[in-house]
Amino acid sequence: MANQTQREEIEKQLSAFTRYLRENGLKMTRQRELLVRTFLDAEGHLSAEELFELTRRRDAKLGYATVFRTLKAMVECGVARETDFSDGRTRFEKHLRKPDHHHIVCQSCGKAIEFFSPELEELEERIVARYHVKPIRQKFQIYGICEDCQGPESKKKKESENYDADLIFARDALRIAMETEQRGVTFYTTAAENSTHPSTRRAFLDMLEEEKGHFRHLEVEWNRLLKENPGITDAPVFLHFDFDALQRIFPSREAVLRKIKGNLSEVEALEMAMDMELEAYSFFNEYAEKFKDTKGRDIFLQFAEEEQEHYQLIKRELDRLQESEATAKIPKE
Amino acid sequence: MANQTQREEIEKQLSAFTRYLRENGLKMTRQRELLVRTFLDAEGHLSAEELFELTRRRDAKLGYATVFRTLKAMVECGVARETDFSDGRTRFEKHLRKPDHHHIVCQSCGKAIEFFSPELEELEERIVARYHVKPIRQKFQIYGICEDCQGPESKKKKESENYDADLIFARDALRIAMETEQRGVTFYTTAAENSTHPSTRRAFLDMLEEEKGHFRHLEVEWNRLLKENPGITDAPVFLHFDFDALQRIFPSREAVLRKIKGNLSEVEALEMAMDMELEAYSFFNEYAEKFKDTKGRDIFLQFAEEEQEHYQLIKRELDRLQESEATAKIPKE
DNA sequence: GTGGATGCAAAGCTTTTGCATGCGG
DNA sequence: CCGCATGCAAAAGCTTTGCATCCAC
Repeated sequence: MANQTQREEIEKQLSAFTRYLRENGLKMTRQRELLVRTFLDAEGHLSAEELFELTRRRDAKLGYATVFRTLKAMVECGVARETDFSDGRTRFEKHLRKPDHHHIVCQSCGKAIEFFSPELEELEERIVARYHVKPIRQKFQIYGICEDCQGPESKKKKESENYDADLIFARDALRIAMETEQRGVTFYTTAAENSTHPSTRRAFLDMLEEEKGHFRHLEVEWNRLLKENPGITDAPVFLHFDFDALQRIFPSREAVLRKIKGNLSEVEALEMAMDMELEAYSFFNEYAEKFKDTKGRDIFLQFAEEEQEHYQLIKRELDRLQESEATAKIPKE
Repeated sequence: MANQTQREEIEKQLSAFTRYLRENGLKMTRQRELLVRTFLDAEGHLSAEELFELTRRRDAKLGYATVFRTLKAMVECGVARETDFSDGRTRFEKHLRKPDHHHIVCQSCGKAIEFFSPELEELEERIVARYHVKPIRQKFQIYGICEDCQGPESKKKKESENYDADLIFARDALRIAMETEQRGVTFYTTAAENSTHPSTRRAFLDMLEEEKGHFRHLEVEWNRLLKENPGITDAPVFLHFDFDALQRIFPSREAVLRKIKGNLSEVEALEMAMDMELEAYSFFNEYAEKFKDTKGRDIFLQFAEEEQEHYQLIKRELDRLQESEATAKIPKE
């Protein structure tokens, strides 16, 4: 099943490679195709030598130099990406629709864990701006000892299935979305509990239902994902998310609500909720942009949009309220 | 002037090297001393070849292999640190009391800008914990085009003087401290303005004076630093600081204060200020720990301590208040 | 048929190693 | 004096290049 999309992906990448060759007056050869196919079929981070060995099984006459020359072309056209694990050899990884990611390299077994962190992208942007440097590429590498190598007695996880990067991504994004909605639910529950004005309370309860609805919807998707891909929960986390960021958007406001209890006017309470939704909107919007042109970007943009809809809902409630106040005040018109 | 401390530093590093040799049954030789001295005298990030060339001027018979062997020892005993700018050769830099830092490498001129970012350290800690990896070392490298290389017409800054790393650090830390106090001043000004209870207002005004006093004190230090080291403002920023973190501690609370105006009870207002000071304390305390055993750590620990003193001041005011309320309520005792 | 591609071997790089000799503790 | 250190040269490991031949367009 994943094999099907994988095969499609290979053909797509291969045609990108062919196009690149044509556009540069270069030629497609049997060796080049074999190398690209072998590369895309293989797992992990290959060195030139590894790719040479693998491809040699399919063509015993293949030359070492051809591997290097082809890899160079593959990098240039974006089919492969260079990485460097400081072990004296350059490694190459597939350059799919995955966003720019980073690596944790195990110094014991040499394997690399990939991770993506939008915060790191953001940090890089800030640093680069500060020093007025035009960035080309960046890499963050953590060298250490991976879980499996730390203790041989530690539970050896069986090699988890190789899931599509998109699936892993969807899983991680869903988890983040659910976590966010969960916090929204908690916030509006508290807000409703602490509202003395019946109308504000109503508005908060409405929002609560909204969030709960979203949460249930995400839960359904989550369960579907798990059902269709049992064991996907065991695949390593790819998208590293800073849950503290959510903490800053929701619970700090929740604490404020708790503290001031019924002292908030209806309008002020709605404004606070609006603020929050707007902040959540900006957060996920900016977050999405970190993913450049990957599927992850779309997921988070959609998510941001939902937050904006919440914002609109509250705004409408606020407008309605202010209008009715206005008519109440100036009934002479 | 800086030459004096620099010379002292060299002797200190050299004796560390000698101690390392002795403790491992190795020998100090003329070549090794010459290499270490040359290395410590030189600027920037040297390759083995560059160190070889430099040292060869002082000893024409020096062998290439000795350079590599000595560099290995220097790295092992912590006098030098390996870096890798992906240009095919290993580079070495002095390992002074500077905290672990990262590099922006210019792909045009090859020069490297050093920067330190506690947020990055924190991010690393979180990522490593998430994947259950035992970290050994990490590196974050940004490749790009530096300001000077972007446009030849752009203002070419004359090679700024080489200041001691500690001085640069002090400058950056002072700037952060001043910025923090500045925000404290703004916060307490708003707080005082929006306090209806005269006693709370008094407490906030007292805190305001505290913060102002600190700020003036820092200003004096800042001016002294500038006077003693004219031109130090031109030296590149070393400590990258996230001013958003301050934003999260101060102005968000300020906005809340503004919004709820006089609705806050005396006790609640003081509690909010306490919260804030406590948060600032934790922030700088945790921040300090990122610097391991450098001078920067001490600077920020001291800073955290001051925040804690503020906390104590407010707490005392709160205790006094609650006690007087208690006596007012239960005068039968 | 022609210009780029291939395979082989040789060379280029940085870094390491072997070994006879030198010298520090 | 013992044993590590040095200098030289050779080798090792990864990558690139030169060149005669080959093959894709």
